[in-house]
Amino acid sequence: MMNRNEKIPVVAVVGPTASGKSRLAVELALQTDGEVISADSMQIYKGMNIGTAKPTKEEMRGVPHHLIDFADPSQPFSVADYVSLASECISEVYSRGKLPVLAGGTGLYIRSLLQNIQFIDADRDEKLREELTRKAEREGPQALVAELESFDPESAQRIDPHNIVRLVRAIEIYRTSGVTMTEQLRRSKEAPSPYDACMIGLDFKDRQMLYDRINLRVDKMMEEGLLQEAKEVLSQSGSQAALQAIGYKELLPYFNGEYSLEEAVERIKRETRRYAKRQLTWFRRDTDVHWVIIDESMDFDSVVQQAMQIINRKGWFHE
RNA sequence: GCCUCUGUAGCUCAGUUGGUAGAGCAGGGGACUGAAAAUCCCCGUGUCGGUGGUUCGAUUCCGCCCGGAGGCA
Repeated sequence: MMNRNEKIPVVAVVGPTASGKSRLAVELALQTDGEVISADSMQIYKGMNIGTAKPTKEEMRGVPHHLIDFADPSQPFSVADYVSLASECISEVYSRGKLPVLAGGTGLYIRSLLQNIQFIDADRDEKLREELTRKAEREGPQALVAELESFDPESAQRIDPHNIVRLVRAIEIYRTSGVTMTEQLRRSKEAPSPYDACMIGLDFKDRQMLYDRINLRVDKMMEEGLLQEAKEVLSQSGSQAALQAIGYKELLPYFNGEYSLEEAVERIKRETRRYAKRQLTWFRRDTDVHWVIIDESMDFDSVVQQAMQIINRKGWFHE
């Protein structure tokens, strides 16, 4: 493989959930002598297999997969952790002469990794988060805006005044590190990216096509035993990840007798549809994504063909 | 066959004492730097079932017709 500009070549397959990213990534890896590196914030967790649509051994078709199935659902995990692990992983794969093929739907992870965002030392502070969240509940989020304004007016201006999670984080980063969010943002962009990325986006001509696939996949997950899996994961103490993950968090109220299984399944489908829409919003913003738009007449092979054409334009494999 | 109720946004429904209408859900768009499958913001014109009539003006009142629900035979 060529490396004419000293940057590491990386293929990145992005798109909404259920669009066929994993399958395409495996096929591309097979054709380019690559290995798959996941960029999915939920497939990292052990025990959450069916609900996160984690690729099975058969689906991997012998291609090595990285950053899947290694974290404990009760342990906190952050973008910073991801970028650190993934960049190390890419270097390692590349040093063995293999092409790194990123595949995943977590836009924040992909962007942070490919833009080589630098994170300063400012870890989460559970106690502070709780305290600030309580304050927002008691006095309203304006109280947090006011507090933030006292040391970082720029962030106070930028962050939506209703978005408590972001306000809390902006305050937390300053309180734990002494660096304001605004300053962190500036510093995060200082290191140039070591990657030459080829981003391939998957989308559908008709939105309904995507939604049909999502609805179908949720039904299939139920057949494959999502109920049992969710029961197990949710019973583990402090399974933070499952409480946030679609397919698990909607089943909890069902287990508690708050609504029917049918209702739970409908909610999983609806939340997945909304999530897919948010993913599209994220990737549409990235101008360097090359889209493959799938319609009824296209089979998997033609999707692969188009993707390969996009990769070949990079000129990585010449000479 | 007769009587009663009903037909308003994709769905469930509200409403206009006659001046062409609005909620929830679904859906669409956007933001995103350490929770990200999380979190947050914005977006409601539809032959008010059809057709005649009364009226300056009808989705609203009246007649007929066509759907739907219930009741009596």
